Amino acid sequence: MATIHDVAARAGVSPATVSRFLRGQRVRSAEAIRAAVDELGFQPNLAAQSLKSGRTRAIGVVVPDITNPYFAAVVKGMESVSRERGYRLLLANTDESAEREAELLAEMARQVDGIILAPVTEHEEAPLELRDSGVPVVFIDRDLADGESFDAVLVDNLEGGRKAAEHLLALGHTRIAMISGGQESTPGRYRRAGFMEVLEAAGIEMPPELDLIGDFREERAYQLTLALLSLVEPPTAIFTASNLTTLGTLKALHDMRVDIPGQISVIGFDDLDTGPLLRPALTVVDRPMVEQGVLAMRLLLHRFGDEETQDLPRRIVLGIKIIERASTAPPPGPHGPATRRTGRNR
Amino acid sequence: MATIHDVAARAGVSPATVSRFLRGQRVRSAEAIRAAVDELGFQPNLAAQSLKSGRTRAIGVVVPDITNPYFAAVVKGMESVSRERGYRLLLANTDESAEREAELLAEMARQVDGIILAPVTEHEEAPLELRDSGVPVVFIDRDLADGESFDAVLVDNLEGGRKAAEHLLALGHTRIAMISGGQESTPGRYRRAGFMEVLEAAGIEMPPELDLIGDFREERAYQLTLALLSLVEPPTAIFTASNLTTLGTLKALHDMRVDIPGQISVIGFDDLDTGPLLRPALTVVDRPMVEQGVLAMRLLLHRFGDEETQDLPRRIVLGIKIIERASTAPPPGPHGPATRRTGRNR
DNA sequence: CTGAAAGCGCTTACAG
DNA sequence: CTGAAAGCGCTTACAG
Repeated sequence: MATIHDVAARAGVSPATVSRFLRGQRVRSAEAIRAAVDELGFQPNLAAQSLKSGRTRAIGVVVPDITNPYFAAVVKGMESVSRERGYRLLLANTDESAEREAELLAEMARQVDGIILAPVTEHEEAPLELRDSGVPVVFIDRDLADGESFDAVLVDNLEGGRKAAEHLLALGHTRIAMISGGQESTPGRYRRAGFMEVLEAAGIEMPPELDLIGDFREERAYQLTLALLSLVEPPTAIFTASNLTTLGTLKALHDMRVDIPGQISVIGFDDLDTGPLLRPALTVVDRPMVEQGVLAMRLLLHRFGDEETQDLPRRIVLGIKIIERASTAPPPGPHGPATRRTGRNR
Repeated sequence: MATIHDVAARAGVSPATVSRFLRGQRVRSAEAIRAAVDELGFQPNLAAQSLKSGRTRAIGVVVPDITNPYFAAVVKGMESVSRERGYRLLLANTDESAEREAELLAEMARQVDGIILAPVTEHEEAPLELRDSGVPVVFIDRDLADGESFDAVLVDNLEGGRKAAEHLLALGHTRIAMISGGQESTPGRYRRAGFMEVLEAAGIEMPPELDLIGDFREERAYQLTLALLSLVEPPTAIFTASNLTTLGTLKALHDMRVDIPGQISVIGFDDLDTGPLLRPALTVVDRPMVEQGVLAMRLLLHRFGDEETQDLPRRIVLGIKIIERASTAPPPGPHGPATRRTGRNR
């Protein structure tokens, strides 16, 4: 591998001059150096650059599960921005383990210029230590309990929960269940809080047997849905608080041959690839995904002064919308499914 | 940040001794050094280590699209192995662009100890140059035209194509379409070749209007499916050669109100999260995903001597199986859908 | 087992 | 604008 010394020798200048040329400074022998670089196929040694400069040009990205389509999309957005700006992306998966997350962050602190993190819970020490060590951190999707002091890209989970509740109320449901995500995470709490808020304002209280706390995973949602079905009086609608939760619930309803939305309406949080293909097509609360990743990376680079964008807010909260498809409908009447159902369930 | 010198001073030894201790050699002052490391929270500077050793302890992973559930799963497998072994994972996305891929590989060659690559086409120069530069490369999912000389983890695409054809033949189909992936990629070619081979052996020729070449993406599959439907004599079965292809075809059939499998049977390649939830549930050719990633990473580390595993073959080809669900059934008879249909399409 | 020293490939104040 | 020199934080033959 050619070094800067080889280039210097060939171009008849000193290594310092080559270095200056490479950093974009004006030098007299620019042409000769350019030629030498090309002929030798010179590429700077990143380890040497980073040892000298103290900067790694690498960004750590820590997510709970890259196979979750939401995080895959977010990472895609991050990758496109980081590559464009000449940063490398170090990917790490925590498998929803706070312990692994803490280890990863401690390791990464020395190896990257900044970190984008979707924390497992909102009660964590690791990110605080990170901040103390001076590594910029941007949160995505999830926040810390005292999150106000960190940069973050989030969606309006509270509003998402509210809209789901409003949608079900408008259809006439009163016996409504929710399968929430873990309450120690921001999306888990806020989606539930928004949902409850609207129900309560409408004078509907959600009894404990309908207010179920899951973990954002499919298996638990499956089990909880079976529990809902075994109630003396099952709900007429379920709000599932994440894409995997929705899958678990749909599988349970499917296995138990429950008619959606004839017997039970379902509204999910996060669209699925196959959302429009399901029968009935799935009604969901939808949010930007790739865009969140793009913004998070830009926010982080902004901290380094590598992003020209002026006045990016330190916390970005994106809007959320409902996609009404066919899995929600008015509740069944006393003598069976509401007649409106057939019309909606094409 | 504490350096090895700080630790040495505190422990009353030389930096060389600290370095030896950290590398696992026996030293007299082990206890004092351990204490100093803990007290100072010392972590070695990777840039310095890598500058000195010439090794980066980083692996480059280059995939066409991280939001494709197949690649997300593969990357998850890779990440778990690399973290376990103390390697960092650098993720890059090519967006199916051979040009971007070439750039990425050239950059990475200097920055990583090895690369795992899902190449965009089988006719590429970049990986060959990589090999010349001495960086170990392992292919995953896709191969080069002269691939025999590279390590690789693949699935038996030929067999996958064959099994899909056998399944459709066994159901009685004779007018059968396939929407292939790009023929410049190994999976695109082999899946098609296996499929055609079995049809031909059965005396069925696939006319050009049923032998459609897509690009593994959803949009093109959607358009090609519409074309199939506009034929004077549409097929009674379609084999879609990838997960996204399947989505495009299902959406087209759905939009055109085609009854699956009453009018047309569909068998896909790669299962979908929602495969069992679709109505009808989707019949697919299924293959290991996370496991492919795990094996690819182990294969690569093996090249470094970092993986104890003995005798890992240089090329691993994993088996493939069919998951029979409800989207395939016998073709409709002259007077409408086959009667068997109702029974299968629960 | 241990330490002094050289060197990995860059960058950058310093002096010219 | 340019070059000589020091130094980023490690590792490792070399000598003891």
